[in-house]
Amino acid sequence: MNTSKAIELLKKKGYKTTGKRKDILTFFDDADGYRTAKELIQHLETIHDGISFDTIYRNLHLYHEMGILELTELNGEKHFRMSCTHHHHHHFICKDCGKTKDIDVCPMDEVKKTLVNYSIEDHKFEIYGLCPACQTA
Amino acid sequence: MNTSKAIELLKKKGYKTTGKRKDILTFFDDADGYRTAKELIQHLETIHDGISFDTIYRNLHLYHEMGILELTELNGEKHFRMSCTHHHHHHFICKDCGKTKDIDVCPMDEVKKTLVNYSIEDHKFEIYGLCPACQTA
DNA sequence: TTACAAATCGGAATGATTACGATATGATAT
DNA sequence: ATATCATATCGTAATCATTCCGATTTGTAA
Repeated sequence: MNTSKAIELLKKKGYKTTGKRKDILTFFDDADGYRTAKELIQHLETIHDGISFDTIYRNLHLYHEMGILELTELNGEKHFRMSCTHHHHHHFICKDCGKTKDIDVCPMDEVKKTLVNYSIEDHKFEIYGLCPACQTA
Repeated sequence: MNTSKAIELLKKKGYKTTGKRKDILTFFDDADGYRTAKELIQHLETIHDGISFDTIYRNLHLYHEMGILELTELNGEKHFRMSCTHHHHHHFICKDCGKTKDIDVCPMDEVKKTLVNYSIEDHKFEIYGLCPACQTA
């Protein structure tokens, strides 16, 4: 997913493509990893006079529901990143910079065999640590 | 992990074994799944006149740091359960009742090969859905 | 360019968690 | 048993992320 695809999607679904909405998308497009609502607010405040919590959180939810953003909870805070729309995979997440590395291994096929009477709605497989760049820093 | 082992551990480390601490342990011992601070408070209020947030959260942190409790974040809330001290494994977690089922599959050995210059500190593999009992309810 | 639904604003409310000074209480030595 | 004292708890206020709401503004379609 990227900014222009997301804007197409907004238009197709009848949502308005406002300046703020575009700015939020380019923020995540540039981010290349997980970012918090707070980081987004700090960024938007540098280019807009006033920005409401309402605008931030409403659009984060909208984007998440539309599949534009992925969500994970770390340290009591929600973190968002641009959705990976190609093949199914998971992430290594750097605790310092939030950047991610794709992990192509997914054991769900094997796991499903052991959960015959369970209804599976979702799963999460994440690896946490420091990326090479943040280790030397 | 269970209540009596945890109490031993507390004594060995020089922590006091108070009534509240024991009650918290038996709550999780009986719970057989993930529980929130709120659920713990509600339980403790039925057997004690007044219970402070401070006591709840301080002990939850202590138990987590000591390896007595495991922690996961769901829906903006921290959830705790008795640690599984036997072999390494992961969990299916029921969204309704919080009960868990062990998942013995762990793909970390394979994953580590693809993260040669990364320092891995932790990983999470969880499956969410409804357990058989909660599906029929 | 007008009209109107949708989006945003500003700020108050909520819910989980943390912080803190005052008080109470296990554990140890007497 | 009792006194001592560090540790634990209390009660409540503060903090932090997030949600909510009435009033105002702004894309968009006609």
